[in-house]
Amino acid sequence: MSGPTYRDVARELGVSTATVSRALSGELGVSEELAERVRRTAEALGYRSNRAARALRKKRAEAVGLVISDVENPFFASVARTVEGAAAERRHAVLLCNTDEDLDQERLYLDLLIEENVAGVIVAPSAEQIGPLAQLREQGIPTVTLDRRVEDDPFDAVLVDHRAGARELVAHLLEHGHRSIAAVMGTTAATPSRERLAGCREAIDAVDGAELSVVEGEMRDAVGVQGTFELGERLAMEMLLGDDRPSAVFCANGLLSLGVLRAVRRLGLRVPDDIAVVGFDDQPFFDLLDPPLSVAAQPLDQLGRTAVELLFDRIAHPDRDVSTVILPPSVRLRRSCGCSDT
Amino acid sequence: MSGPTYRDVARELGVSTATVSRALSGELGVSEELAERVRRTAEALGYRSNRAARALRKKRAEAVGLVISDVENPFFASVARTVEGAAAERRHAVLLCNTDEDLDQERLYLDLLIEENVAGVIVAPSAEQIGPLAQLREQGIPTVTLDRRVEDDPFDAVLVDHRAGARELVAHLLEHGHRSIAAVMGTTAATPSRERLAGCREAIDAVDGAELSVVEGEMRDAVGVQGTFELGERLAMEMLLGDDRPSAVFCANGLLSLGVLRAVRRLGLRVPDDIAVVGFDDQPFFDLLDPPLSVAAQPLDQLGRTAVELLFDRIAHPDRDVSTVILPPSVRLRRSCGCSDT
DNA sequence: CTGAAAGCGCTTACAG
DNA sequence: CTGAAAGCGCTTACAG
Repeated sequence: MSGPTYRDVARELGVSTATVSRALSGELGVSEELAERVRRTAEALGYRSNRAARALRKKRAEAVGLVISDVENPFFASVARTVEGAAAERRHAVLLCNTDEDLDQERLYLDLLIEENVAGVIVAPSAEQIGPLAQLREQGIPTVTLDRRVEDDPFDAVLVDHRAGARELVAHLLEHGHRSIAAVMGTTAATPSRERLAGCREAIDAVDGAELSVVEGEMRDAVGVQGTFELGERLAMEMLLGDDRPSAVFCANGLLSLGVLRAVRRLGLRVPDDIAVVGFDDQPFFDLLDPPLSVAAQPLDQLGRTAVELLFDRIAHPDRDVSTVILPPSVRLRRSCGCSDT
Repeated sequence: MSGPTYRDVARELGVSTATVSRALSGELGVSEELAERVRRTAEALGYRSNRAARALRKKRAEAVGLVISDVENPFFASVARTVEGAAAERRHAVLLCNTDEDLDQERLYLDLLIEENVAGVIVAPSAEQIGPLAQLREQGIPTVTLDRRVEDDPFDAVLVDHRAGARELVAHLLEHGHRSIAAVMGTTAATPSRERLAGCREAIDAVDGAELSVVEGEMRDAVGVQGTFELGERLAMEMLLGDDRPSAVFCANGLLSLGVLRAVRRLGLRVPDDIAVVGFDDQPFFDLLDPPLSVAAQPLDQLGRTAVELLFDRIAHPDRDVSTVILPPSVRLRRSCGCSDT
């Protein structure tokens, strides 16, 4: 059950464990001929390395932490997929952590990751203050922040230009003639909502007579994907049933969009005639909705890939300057905004 | 940077590291009074445990592996969420592994998990033969199989009654009067497709004059979520454009359903009048599709939760008998089958 | 290029 | 109830 170790391989060949270690880790300082014999013998004995032993000795595990709010959210699922794939290419394990945007949970997971001595962490922070993430700096653990910013940019970061995406979407609504627009937001302490709302405001402020009403709900009331849907639906019902119903609505994320659409349907309203709808985030089936949804899509694959690259680059060069990469979202106009299908 | 260890805590109190270990692991054999002082001192010094050291010593890490084909698939995302949450309650890390249903990848990940000395693994096997999973048995690593079966039931398993779900769905189509039904399948070597197809056949065989045509595509041509969509779309186009177009179609999973719906839309066909559609797997927005999709839903939460329970139970009782839990899917009739909305 | 030896931070018989 | 000591399986100065 407990397999062979370096001792066994070394004994078999009459060499030291140091040599076995060097040969197997591909370090130079071992003659190629000997190295080859070591590899062959290890293979023959069915040797498997012991990551705990290595991590203990090197004070660093071959694993990275991925701290997100919820893998069940398709946005994070895509990111997790990419991150995991890129980490696997480097034979690093990925420790999955779902915080639900809760700082206490975030802290617990970071404790765990520090106990595991991870080589690095990729995190979508729950808040913009450094908070529990300060530990990562204190421990000198390479960290990259994903989709969200931390005040004073203490970490490498890959961000999406949320503001531009939202602005573009709302500006488009204004071009369709809408002047009374609502933004359905799930408030969190994280970057995206804040920036997206700011983007809406910018677009509105650029047009005379345009008005923005904001409908906000506490994300902490909304647990999980299902909860966010329902929050969107509830907020939208409220808004659509109120006086001064807006003629168009901006949904702050993909989950909220679905909730809003459900409310619209329950009320028997037609999109885009009775109310136009646009939202942040795309999904592969959003063109199958009734009607196809116009969105600002985040560059999911690039986001995850860049995060991993930044992380491993930081691991290799602990002292290089902090770098921030900002990726543009892409607006995809379908029918829910009032355009005719393309 | 490198924090305090048991040595530091022990020195501070003038006790042995053995005592510190016992006190902090909550083992009995230490007076409550001393234990409390140890805890306080550890806390005061900012002690953090070192999981690599513990894993090396105990020959077992406090982590479990989760081996699935793709987190980006909403089915697995839900499962991953539940599994991670339940593992976190036990302070176990979850190592995420995406195999893409590829046996070579599966093998690589299992190697990694064995190197990590995980306490257990939850796996959705890529094939029904034991294949790479045999290593888990050899290593004595507690394992539970999820959603899929392995020949001869060598592991604890949580399964869904795929056959019953598919049968029920197709039987329902037959009740609506359909006699020519197509099944759109993504062939894999795994349990679900095979069982779902068998379920379709059972329903068809029970009705005179009913015919089933099977449209199959190689899953290996379809990479990822997007690929599966497209496979579904391609297969459906082929089928809908062929002679003898069926009047109803069964889609073997949620991703395929979406692809089929897209093909139907491209062809300008109306659902359910021109063609009725039902599919395996539900998603929170499937009632927002045009038209709302009738499905057999898997009990996602229960699936993940049961898997974790079985796993930890197995860890606690390595020698108990293998147990298999079969969960029923639930059929949800909406409009795509021809029913009127409920 | 190779080896002897120490040590990473824990846990666990063993002894008292 | 508590401690001294060995050892889990690696890596890495250090010496040659």
